[in-house]
Amino acid sequence: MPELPEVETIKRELERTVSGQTIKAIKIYKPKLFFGKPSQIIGAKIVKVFRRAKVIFFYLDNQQVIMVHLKMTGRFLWRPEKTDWVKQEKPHLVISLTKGKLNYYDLRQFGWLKVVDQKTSQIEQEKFGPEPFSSSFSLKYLQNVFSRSRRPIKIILMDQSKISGIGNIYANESLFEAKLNPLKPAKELNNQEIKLLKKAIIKVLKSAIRYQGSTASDKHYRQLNGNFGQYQRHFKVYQREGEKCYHCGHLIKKIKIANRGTFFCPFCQKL
DNA sequence: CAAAGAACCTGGCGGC
DNA sequence: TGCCGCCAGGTTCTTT
Repeated sequence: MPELPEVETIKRELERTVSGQTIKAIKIYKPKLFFGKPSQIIGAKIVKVFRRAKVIFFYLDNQQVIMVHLKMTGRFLWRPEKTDWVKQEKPHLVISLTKGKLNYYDLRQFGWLKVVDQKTSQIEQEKFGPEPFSSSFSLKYLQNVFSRSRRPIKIILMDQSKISGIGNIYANESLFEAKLNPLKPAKELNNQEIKLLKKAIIKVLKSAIRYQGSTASDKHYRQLNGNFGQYQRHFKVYQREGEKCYHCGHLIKKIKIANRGTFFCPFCQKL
């Protein structure tokens, strides 16, 4: 489910709604999703919500940090104490706060929440490659990273140790935007192509954030209030197999790369 | 050591 | 209708 734009959207909403509140209780209905002890967080106040790559960090005033990875189908829903009933699946975990409940639900149960100290959280963050909106996401950095691998560029884009936050949707969309074939070996990109790709990634991710992320056809991703994202309306290749390329009219093709569905225009994105 | 493949789960969909 | 295999916004462990 969530890649950088979806996680960033949720992070911003969390920062707005739960920041400043105190954790009153936690109910864990699916123990394997939670690493830590309730006693580490009960009574603590959330002072800041942060995102790095696809991970959300809740910084608490007791020097502990709750790290959350939504993986494919993890979802947060905020339930203020006094509002209308909103239909929802039975949550797998509920964090009771001062002004309401933060429900976590994860159909496939790949996601997790874990309590760590600040040092550990720092170490975990350092394992990720540059954030696409940071200055360390430079042409020089990308030239260096790409030059070290013959693997398809799409695989490198999705490698979180090399670049943070890009998953299957935005790898496909960014490569289309840059007119690059997803199978092209990373080290074969020239400087001009790398420049275009860098620009494409930033453009696509920014745009997706503006539309509050993508709720693709299986509709797993939701915003904190349960609403869909809207960027799926702007997909140019993802899940458009057999449809016409908006640019040239050729039919969008689907192949597999590293067992992930890969969509591209065979005319605009020649090898 | 790099790269491919399996594993972790549940549910929806198309094909027979 | 029913069963089967395939597919899904991700990582991580195991095998080649």
